[in-house]
Amino acid sequence: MTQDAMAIGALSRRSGCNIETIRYYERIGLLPKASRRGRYRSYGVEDVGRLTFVRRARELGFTLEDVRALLDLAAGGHDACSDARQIASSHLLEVRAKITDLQAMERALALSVEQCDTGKMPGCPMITALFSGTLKL
Amino acid sequence: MTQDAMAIGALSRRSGCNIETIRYYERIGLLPKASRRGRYRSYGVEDVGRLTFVRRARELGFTLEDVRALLDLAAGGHDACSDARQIASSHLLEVRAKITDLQAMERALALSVEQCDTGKMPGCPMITALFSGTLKL
DNA sequence: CTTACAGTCTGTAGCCACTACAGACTCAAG
DNA sequence: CTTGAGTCTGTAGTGGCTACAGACTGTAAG
Repeated sequence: MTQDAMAIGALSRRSGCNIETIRYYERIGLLPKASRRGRYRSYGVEDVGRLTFVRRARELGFTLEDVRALLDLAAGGHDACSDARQIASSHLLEVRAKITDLQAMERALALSVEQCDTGKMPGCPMITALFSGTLKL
Repeated sequence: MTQDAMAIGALSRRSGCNIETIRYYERIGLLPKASRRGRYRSYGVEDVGRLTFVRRARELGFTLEDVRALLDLAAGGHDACSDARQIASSHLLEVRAKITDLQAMERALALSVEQCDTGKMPGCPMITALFSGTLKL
C-alpha cells in the first residue's frame, strides 16, 4: 500500500511542479504537511494527483486562493459544482477583460511600430506618440 | 519661468500617476531627484511631460526597464528611432504571445463552464477536468 | 493668535507567486 | 573512503507598486 512512496524530486517530475514550488505550497498551507521518512518528505500517488490539479489550475490562470477553494470543493464533494462554476466563470470574466486590454495594447503598438517602419516622419513616431498621447488605448 | 512650480499632488493630478508611485519612481532612479522648496518636492511642466510619457508607456505594458531605455532615447534624440522601434517590436511580440496564452485559457475555461451549465455530467466537470487533464491549453 | 485640516515628508512592510541561493545533512554506489 | 546526487531549513530577491505610521509644514477660518 505504501509501496508507492516517493521523495520530493520524484513528485516534482511526476507533477510538473518544481521542488521549490512544492515546498512553497506546503509552507503557505495550500498542500498539507508531508509525512516524513527520516528528515525527507515522503509522498504517495494521491499527492501527484493533487499537485497536478494545482498545476493545471495555475496554468488556467487561477490564483492560489482560487486553487485553495477548488481543492476544498474537490475534497468536499457535495454541491461543489455550482461553487466551482462560480469561481471559474468569474475568473473567465477576468481573463476576457485582460485579453481585451492586451488587444488594445497590441493595436497601439503595432500602429506605432508600423509608423517607425515607414520612416516618413520627422523624429521617432514611437516616442512622439508617447509624449503627445496619440497612442490611445 | 519657474512660475509653473508645483507640488507632488498637482503633478499627480496632471500626470495621472499617484503620489506614492511618483516617489517610488524617484527612489528607483527612473525619474531624477526632484528639487526642493523647503522640504517639499517641486516640479515644473517638463516633469508633467516626462511622467505622462512614463504612464502611457506603462499602459502599453512596457516594463520599467523598457521605460527607462525609452526615456533615455527620448532625451538623447540622435538615432533614437531604430532603438525605440526595436524595444517596441520586441514588446509587441510578448504582448501577442500573452494574448495567445490567454485565448487558450479562455477557450478551456469557457468549455468547462459550459459543461457545468448543461448539468448533464455526474460530478463537477470543472473539477473532473482539472484532475484528469482534459482541459488542454 | 490659535486651531484645524489638508498636504507632504521619510521609512518600512506588504502584496503575488514564485525563484534562488547558502550551508548543512543523508544516502548509495564505486 | 570518497564522491555525487538529493534533500533539508531559512532567508532574500523579483516587479511594480500600494499602504500604512508618525512627523512635519503651510494656510485659512474663527
